[in-house]
Amino acid sequence: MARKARISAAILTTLSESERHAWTLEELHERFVGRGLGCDFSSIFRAAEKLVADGIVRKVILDDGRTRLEMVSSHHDHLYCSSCKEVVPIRCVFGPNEIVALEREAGVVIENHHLILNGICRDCRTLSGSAHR
Amino acid sequence: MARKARISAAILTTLSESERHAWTLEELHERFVGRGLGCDFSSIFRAAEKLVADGIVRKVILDDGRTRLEMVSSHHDHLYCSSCKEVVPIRCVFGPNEIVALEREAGVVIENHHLILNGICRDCRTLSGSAHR
DNA sequence: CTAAGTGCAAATCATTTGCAACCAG
DNA sequence: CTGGTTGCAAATGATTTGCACTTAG
Repeated sequence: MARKARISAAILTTLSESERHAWTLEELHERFVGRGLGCDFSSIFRAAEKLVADGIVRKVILDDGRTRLEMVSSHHDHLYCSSCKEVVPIRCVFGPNEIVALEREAGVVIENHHLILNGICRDCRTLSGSAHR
Repeated sequence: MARKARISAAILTTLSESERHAWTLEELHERFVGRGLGCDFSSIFRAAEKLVADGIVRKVILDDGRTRLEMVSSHHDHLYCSSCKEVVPIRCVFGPNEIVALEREAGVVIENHHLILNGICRDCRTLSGSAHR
């Protein structure tokens, strides 16, 4: 590369080291600006596109229709917490067996899947008092 | 009501009687205009909002980020065909048992879920020659 | 008459692109 | 130099809203 890709680096750092699991571009932008790393939204957009193309980062689309980014790692699904609005990774319960069974039943070919859960995350559930089970 | 809601009626007719399962507002608009039922896009938008609020119709957001409408009926999931771009309903394989198990495992509360499948629908698979199983 | 339904135009929100400036190799 | 990276402005695409008009009840 012919110039240090500081924005790409900032995105990767944020995605992999922050408390939040999945970030919208807007959230990333706010964070960077808030931390003095001024940058344009479009630069974040382009850096993100590149990271996605390079297979380092993945786009996630949940029920609010906005695009979020997360690190590509083992496949997992997502819980969108209606209380704190955070996206929490959830172990994927859909193994090859279930996939094949569903393919046969429906007569389709499944290339990939994504289970979106809407509910309350562990933290919010605990805070709300209804406590641990 | 103080006036016949012809657009709402047209939407319901289309959603429940057409070959396609889930419709974007744009697709509905094109269909209506194509059939001489001229109407404004915003009217479709508002009629749709109303139908959703009334619990008659549901919004579905798949990985292309656009909003689609479908009739509210028994819960089911969706396969988005990468070949013909149609949305096909798939029986939900997530029963109460699986939900509860997942809630316990992750310590969360699941209010609802939506499994999005990306792949090839039955028709396209058949057409492509690779045939039935 | 009255309010829901509609059309039209314009605002909004998120995303995407054109283009010139910039800079490490 | 050179090409990847960035900023700025503007285009795009989908969705949403303001407002006036229309019409069934």
